Formats: sequence, C-alpha cells, structure tokens
Amino acid sequence: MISERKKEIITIAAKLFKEKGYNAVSMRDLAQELGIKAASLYNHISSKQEILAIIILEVAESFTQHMQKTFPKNISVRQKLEEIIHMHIEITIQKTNYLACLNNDWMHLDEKNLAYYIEMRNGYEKQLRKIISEGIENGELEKRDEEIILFSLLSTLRTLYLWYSKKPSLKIELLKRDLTNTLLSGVIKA
Amino acid sequence: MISERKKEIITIAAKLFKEKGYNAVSMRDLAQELGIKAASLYNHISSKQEILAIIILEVAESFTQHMQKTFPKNISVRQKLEEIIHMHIEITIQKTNYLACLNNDWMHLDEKNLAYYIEMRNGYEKQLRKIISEGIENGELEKRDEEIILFSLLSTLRTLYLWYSKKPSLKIELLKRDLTNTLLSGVIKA
DNA sequence: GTCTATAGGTTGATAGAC
DNA sequence: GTCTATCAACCTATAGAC
Repeated sequence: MISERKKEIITIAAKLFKEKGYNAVSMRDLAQELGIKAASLYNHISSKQEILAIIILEVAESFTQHMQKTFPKNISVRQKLEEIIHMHIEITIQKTNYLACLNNDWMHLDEKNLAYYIEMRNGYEKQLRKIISEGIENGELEKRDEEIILFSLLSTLRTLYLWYSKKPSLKIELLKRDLTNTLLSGVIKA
Repeated sequence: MISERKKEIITIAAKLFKEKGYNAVSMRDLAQELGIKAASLYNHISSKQEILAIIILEVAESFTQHMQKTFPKNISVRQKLEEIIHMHIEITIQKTNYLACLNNDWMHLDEKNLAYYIEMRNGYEKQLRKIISEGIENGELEKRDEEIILFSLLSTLRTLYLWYSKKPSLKIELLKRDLTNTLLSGVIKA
C-alpha cells in the first residue's frame, strides 16, 4: 500500500525531476518543497532510487498494458495506429511529469529495475514494429523502411510532453485529430 | 584557440554526457577515460561548465546558421522543409554525442549561456513556424494547427540521434529519402 | 512523523612539487 | 602537463530524541 503522504512525495519528486533531472535534485530540495527536512522523507520512502523506480515503472507498465490490449484486436492497421496515438496523448496529459522522468532518467534506475524497464520497452517496440510491418505487407502503409516509420512515430509520441506542457490551452480533441492526421497522412497537400 | 588536447577532452566528455547525463559524470570519470587525473583537466579547461557550454553552443549555433541560410531562399515550402530535414540528418550523423548533450542537458547551462541558448532555440522555432504558416496559407500544406505540425516535425528530428546511433548500418541516402517522405507525406497509402 | 546530529562518501576545484 | 594532497561543500542515508 502507498500512503497519501508517499504519493505526495512522489508527485512532487516527479515535478522536480522533470525540471532538473534526477541527479540534479537532492533529497534536501525535495524535502524543502514539501516543507519538511530531508531525514523525514525516509519515514515514507526507503531511498531516492525507490522514488525513481515507482515513477518510471508505473508509466512503463501502463504503456505495456494498453499495447497488449490493442495489439490482438481484429481491426485495421490504421485503426490500431490511431488507438496507440490516442493512448499516448492521454497518458501524456494525465502523467506529464512521470513521462518526463521516464524519458530523461530511465538510465539511472538500478540494475534490477533497469533490466525490467528495458524488457518492457523492447516488448512495446516489438509489437508496434509488427503492426507496422503487417500494414506494409497488406498494402495499408507505404513501402518504407519499417524502422524509420517506427521511430519517427515513437519519437513524436514520446516527446509530446515537452511541448504539451507549454500549450495547455490546446484542446485534446484538436490535438488528437491533427496529430493523428499529421503522423499518418503527413502535411503536404495531396 | 582550442588546442588538440582540449578538443579531445570535449569529445570524450560529450560521449560520457550522452550515456549518463551531465550531472552523473564526474571530473574523475572524465579524467579516467583520458588516462589522467582529475586535477590535470584544469590545465586545459577552466570548469566542467565550460565543457558543457562549448558542446551545446557549437551545435546550437550550427543549426541557427543553417536555418538562416535556408530561410530566405526563393524556393517552395516543400523544398525548404526538405532542406531542413536533410540538415538535421547530417548534423545528427556528424555530431551525435553533442546533439544528445544539447537535448538532455541544456537546462544545466549557467545563467548567461542558458539565456543565449534559449534565444537561439526560440529564433529557430520562430523561423520554422513561419515557413509552415506560409505553406498553409499558399496551399502547399494541409490546414492543421501549425504548432502541431511544428513540434511533430521537430521532435522527430531532435531525437533522431537516439535511434540512429543504434542503427549505424542504415544508409544515409535511404534515411534521407524515407524519413523525408514519412514526415512530409505520412505513412498511410493514398 | 518530524526533528537534530552526524556518519561516510563524493563532488568540483586549487596549490604546489616535479 | 601531469601528479599528489587537500579543501569546502554537498550528497544519501541512519540513529535516536521528542
């Protein structure tokens, strides 16, 4: 069980990690933001590492679960890609700071959690790659290098948090519509 | 003037910063990689900050210069975007580690250099935004939110280094062709 | 559940010998 | 141009009082 106080610590930590990075945020910084002393943090968490692991693994597991729900569906490749894009947008909006930590500080996980994270990331990419190659084979997608399609899609989705947090006025429905169209159909008028 | 030894220090530093981030690399780590002691580094550089600033500003200035060359050209919007995409690909290949530092550690620049960097980045985005809105107005580009086009393009180009370094077998010409097509025309077959 | 005090280690950087 | 020795500041984490 995670207490309310622990959740609060993790939420604030994620905000600070997003701004300055895991290594540049000290336990004193974190404690100060909560209005307590650094030593008091250890009544709620066991280490700085634990905070990082909770943040990163929560988002990573969320992506994995959603992918495993979408992957086996009996729908077109286009529909699968749309679902995945919308899922990334929703997680970005709900977990902006967590996502920033995952992107910037995953390499600072300890050995065991790092291995688990990389396993999840590889699994996710593998399934998305399979959706793309299915689309190329059945003619839904253009014949292009599948790694280029995979990573140009993923890199936009993974760094969405960077500019979404600068444009909070952007309506979710507009974002979903225009980003999906841009990623799937490009920008040049036919 | 930058001596050969100083260049070597900066090159190795960029490699380490890419792997672990600026704050997780100590002067002792850097010295060890060069086969000397940490104190000896200070015969060549004045501070750890100086190394970071040289790395980041060099790439940032390079992007700015190229954009200022492309921006005023009397060519179509499509051609301008193609030129910018190719420029990003070339800088990514030539300066992979420098680019990683710029992306991950720009916020650790000191006050003065941070202001200069942000000024350059804002200027770059402003000019690219202008190219995009020109394209929407003259009908070359689809009518979409211009911020969405701007940042979906930029986020792929900015994080290209992440996966290019994992796929060094990828031929530059294939990358230029398929990435340009994917970004400009999408992936769905018409 | 928070505090003070502190252990034990690492950090960036300097002084001065060679 | 590199070394050893060292400093002051900072780090994560623990012990024990309240």
